Amino acid sequence: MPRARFFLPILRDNPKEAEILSHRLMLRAGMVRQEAAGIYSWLPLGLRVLRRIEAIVREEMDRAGAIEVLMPTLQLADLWRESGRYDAYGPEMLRITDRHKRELLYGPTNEEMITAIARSGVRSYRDLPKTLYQIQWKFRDEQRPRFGVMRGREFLMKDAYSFDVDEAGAKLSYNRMFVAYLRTFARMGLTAIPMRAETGPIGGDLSHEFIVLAETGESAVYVDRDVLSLPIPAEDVDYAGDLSSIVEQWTTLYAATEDVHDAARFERETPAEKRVATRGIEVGQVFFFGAKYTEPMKMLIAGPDGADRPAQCGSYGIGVSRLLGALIEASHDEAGIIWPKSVAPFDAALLNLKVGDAATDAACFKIEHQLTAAGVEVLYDESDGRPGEKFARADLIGLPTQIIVGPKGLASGTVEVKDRRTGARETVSVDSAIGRFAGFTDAKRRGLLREGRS
RNA sequence: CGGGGUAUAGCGCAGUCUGGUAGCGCGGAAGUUUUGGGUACUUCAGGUCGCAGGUUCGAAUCCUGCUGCCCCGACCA
Repeated sequence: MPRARFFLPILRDNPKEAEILSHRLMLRAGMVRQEAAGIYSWLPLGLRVLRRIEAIVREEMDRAGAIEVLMPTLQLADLWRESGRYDAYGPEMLRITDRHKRELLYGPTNEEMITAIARSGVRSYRDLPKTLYQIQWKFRDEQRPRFGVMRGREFLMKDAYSFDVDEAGAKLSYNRMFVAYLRTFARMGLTAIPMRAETGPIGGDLSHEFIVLAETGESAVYVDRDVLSLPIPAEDVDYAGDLSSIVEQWTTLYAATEDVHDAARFERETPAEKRVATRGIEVGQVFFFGAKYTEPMKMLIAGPDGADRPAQCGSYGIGVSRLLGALIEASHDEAGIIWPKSVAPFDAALLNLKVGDAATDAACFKIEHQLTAAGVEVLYDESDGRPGEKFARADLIGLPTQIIVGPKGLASGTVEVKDRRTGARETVSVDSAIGRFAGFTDAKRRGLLREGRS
């Protein structure tokens, strides 16, 4: 993609409203544009990352056996009256009236609607378990949105809901989502740690928040250092099998947010040299809540004994748009963003240092066309500017690989390949620069681009 | 929702106190120059000064009301 054809409104200066680093970088790199407090347009570069994150989330949900649906953003108030939440939810819920004076709301979450959907299609224990999910925009009218997409009012969320006959089954569904989350975040190059979370009135131990460690996180967290190096379940993990050992492994060592932090217990269970106190960004949560909605909404399941009982449910969220911010917080340097290969908006930046020079133009043309034909997504900077600007821009938007082509190198038949993460530069032939992407597309398609876990 | 700010060109700002018809830097366009880490210079374009009302011969500037946005706190995927 020639940069001139793309839409990439890069800002040279920091916008004043952007306080935290990820927000500044997103605005500077032309990824988003604020339209109102906590509401953003997604510009092409940001949208590409959003789509790649979605793709990973979708693949891992599907792998774990969840089934995708898509529910509307607008919901009828009456649906929420069934569960009693219409009046309970408060001013965070955006309420709308249509021309017929019908009361609607912009969904902040979808337990009611998914329960209504499941209720209409599931009658017997034979139909369960089922886990349904969607990736859809939500709206929560936060009193004070901030931190860019990390805490917007409108945000893209993956929300999954499991339905089981009994609590034992629900625990299995919970574990499947738990394991899928470990894989999902790891594939994005993130170390997201499941931490004990408040379970509210339901109680029990079946709620975890997945937290990415970052100094700029919203909440203080306390973890055992050893959690950071626990193994991620492999691609061929058996979701039909017993996953409890994996969950146990990840939930035994101490890891808690400030809300539930128990300092005495932390000191008792974790040796001083392994205690890490830092801050974190919540990127996902898994939660078992039993019959909280199925009971009032009468989603009753006939069991093997013929008796009806409410389905046992859990919900599982991932803040998809928030992940953009979390990824940048976790992976950047002074020059800009450093995208993990798995979510980068383009796979490589091609920098033509001297537009108009016949040899340079020809080499760039060849590289762009051969890589594009091989399925490697290339952003080609063929602008008529100084090399310094191109380097600065390429570093800012953070594509994993830069292919730098100029007359000096071409005089000896070489170009430079720079790794954005390590900064390592190699001088190689044009063909070799192209050749090093052999197998890349296949790895990308299969979701095998893993590096940069931070 | 309490408290505090702010609104002037695409972005960042000055001008407001003391009323006289808007300016700087960056960015953009044209050109000269330069050419491997944001080159220098010249010229040009670009603004209903957030909105509404008021005071005045005259309002970015003074007064009143409203709105947007930002920051701190409480709240939150």
